Amino acid sequence: MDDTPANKKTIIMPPPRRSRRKSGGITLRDVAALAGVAPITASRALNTPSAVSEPILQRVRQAVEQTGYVPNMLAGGLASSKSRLVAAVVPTISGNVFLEVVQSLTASLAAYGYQLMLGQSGYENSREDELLEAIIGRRPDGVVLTGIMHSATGRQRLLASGIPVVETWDLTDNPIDMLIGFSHEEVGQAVARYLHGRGKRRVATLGADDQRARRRMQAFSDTAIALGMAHPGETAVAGQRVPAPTNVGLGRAGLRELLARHPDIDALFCSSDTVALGVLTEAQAQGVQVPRQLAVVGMGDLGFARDLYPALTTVRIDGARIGATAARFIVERSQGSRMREGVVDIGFSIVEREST
Amino acid sequence: MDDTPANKKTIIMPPPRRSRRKSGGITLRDVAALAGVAPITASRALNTPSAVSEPILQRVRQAVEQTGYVPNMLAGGLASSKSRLVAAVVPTISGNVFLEVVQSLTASLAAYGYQLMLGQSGYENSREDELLEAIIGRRPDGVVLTGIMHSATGRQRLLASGIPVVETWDLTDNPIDMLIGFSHEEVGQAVARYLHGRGKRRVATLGADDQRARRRMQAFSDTAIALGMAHPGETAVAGQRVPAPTNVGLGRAGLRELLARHPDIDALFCSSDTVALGVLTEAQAQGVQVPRQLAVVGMGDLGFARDLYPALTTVRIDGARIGATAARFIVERSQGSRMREGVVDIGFSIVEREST
DNA sequence: GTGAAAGCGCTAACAT
DNA sequence: ATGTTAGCGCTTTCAC
Repeated sequence: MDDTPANKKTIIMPPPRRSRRKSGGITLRDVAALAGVAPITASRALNTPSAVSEPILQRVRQAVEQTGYVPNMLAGGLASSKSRLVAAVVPTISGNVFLEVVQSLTASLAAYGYQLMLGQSGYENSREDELLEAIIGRRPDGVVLTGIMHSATGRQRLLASGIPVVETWDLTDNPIDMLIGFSHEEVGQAVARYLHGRGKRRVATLGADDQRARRRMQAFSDTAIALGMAHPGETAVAGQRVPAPTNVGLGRAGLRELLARHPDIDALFCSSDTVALGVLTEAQAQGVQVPRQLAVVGMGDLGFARDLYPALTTVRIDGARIGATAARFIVERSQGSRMREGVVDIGFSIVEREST
Repeated sequence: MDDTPANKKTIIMPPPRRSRRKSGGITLRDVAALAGVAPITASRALNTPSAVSEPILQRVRQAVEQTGYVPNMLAGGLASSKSRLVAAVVPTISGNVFLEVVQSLTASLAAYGYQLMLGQSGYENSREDELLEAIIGRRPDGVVLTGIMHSATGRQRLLASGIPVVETWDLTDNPIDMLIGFSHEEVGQAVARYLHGRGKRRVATLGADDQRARRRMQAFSDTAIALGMAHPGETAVAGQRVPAPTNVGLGRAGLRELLARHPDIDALFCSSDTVALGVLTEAQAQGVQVPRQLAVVGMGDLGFARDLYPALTTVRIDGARIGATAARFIVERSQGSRMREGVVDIGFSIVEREST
């Protein structure tokens, strides 16, 4: 088949190093040579098999097998301006709130043949610009942001880069590009109305000191006041702020403080299920009856919410759908579909369980 | 400075599109032209500033500022064989066990100027080979694996790729490359001895049906039997398996089953804190006193363990240290240090709290 | 259906 | 300290 003397059963092609810069790996060139075709033909056999004749396809595939060739996506991406990489930015991965999104994003992208690059911005937005530069430098085929990008320079850079962007977990009239989220104001209002309907009249909030949580709490408070659920004679709803990201301990401490200041509250809206778990735990430790004395509502419907005792009433956000939809939007966009309609309010639902 | 007519106050260099393939973005070439130097000099100004004179440094930096240039790391990586990308593979990100590692890995890498690519293999290892191919294709500067790579083809591919590998969360005499982990057998033994010391005599296990959890449970059982903690007349320790990844509901159901079959157990070793939370919850729901009637030990020392009621005794694994050490190993390796000693047993500790 | 040529944007190697 | 040259490994473009 070829004229080299040593071709009896060569499993691995020892790449003849001709220049000092070659990294030593097996390249498409080697595969093509082994298959007896031009590199571009080998490339077609791998990327657009339908454009190549059956016999050549076979030979190329066999050559790939024999050599253990793995395409260099850096080179491919550079040549084609398609990296098949998608970057995701979350405030933090611990805290569990964004886990479902990241999980489903990773899985959905993998199904399309894309990979996920993960970045954590922190809640402070300080590292966000820096992170953005690192992301854009990789020329990903898309960027998924948690929350709206508020920094003007960040918007600018993203816009200038031309990379498809999906903002998530919030709504805005002025998205950078695509948007998949829900209204935090509506969540707060809905929970207030729900608790009002359950007969609660002295409500309080316990929430993380981050932007979106504050907006939920504010809307909750406004609605509660409008419905006459604030403390008599007070113009504000009792509330306790804890630093983000939340954890169980902050929930326990938060409830202690809140009860010390307002022993008579009868319902509590927490900014996350994790905080709510802390509240349930502290309530149990103090002998506070839930829901009899105190109704508790969480946020997020994390995996454990349904299995607590009492089972936690919470606001369900379909993180899996956010992730899957974001993946689809980006893949479609990167594969040609120009400017599809990319704004979705995925809404939320209150999952009523035993804690109210 | 140059001879084009329109150079009064140009903020953005409109890239003169000379070929139809140019992606339209600003390149190092544009920056160099604006600064009046050769591309390689601009490259040096950005990557090794100490190798460039002060005035040129200034001009290049200004040109970067003016143009909004963001280096193309695909091109840089291709040219230098340094991608500044590190891939991490975890069974799943939900389940929280590996969160701390991923979190600290992301943060540590970012501090070094590296990014993390995240892949989920599932517990079945079915997608692992496929995932590995996608990873190797990106030519990352390192791969962090959760657990030991058992698939022979996987080992082969990784070895052949020459990419630095860190296996974590386990120990082996035969690592692919570097290793940061602890002994699951020792964990099981230590917990059995600990419970024996607390006077427990009828112990049981409740664990995920994954390889490492099974080994912890097995070692626990063997030690328990040796110490005379199995049920009288039985040769095995009572145990209940649940599918991985674990969750709170599985913990609750697991305890129900276990108590139905062995109502007299006095201590339970769980394969994760999440399962243990389910056990505590179910115990509370059934009125089983913890630790009086039943001592409970978790695994992982997740964030919430210390804040449960009763606070959970558990096995602490320093995930943050695993992540930070893995990041350091890989960065050092990729920056030259040849073959440093890269095997670390980070051990574990039993954190004694109220649940025992 | 297959191939030759010409880059993608950057940096290693070798000057000067 | 700065520049010239020649790729990195792949794909686009244009021919055949």
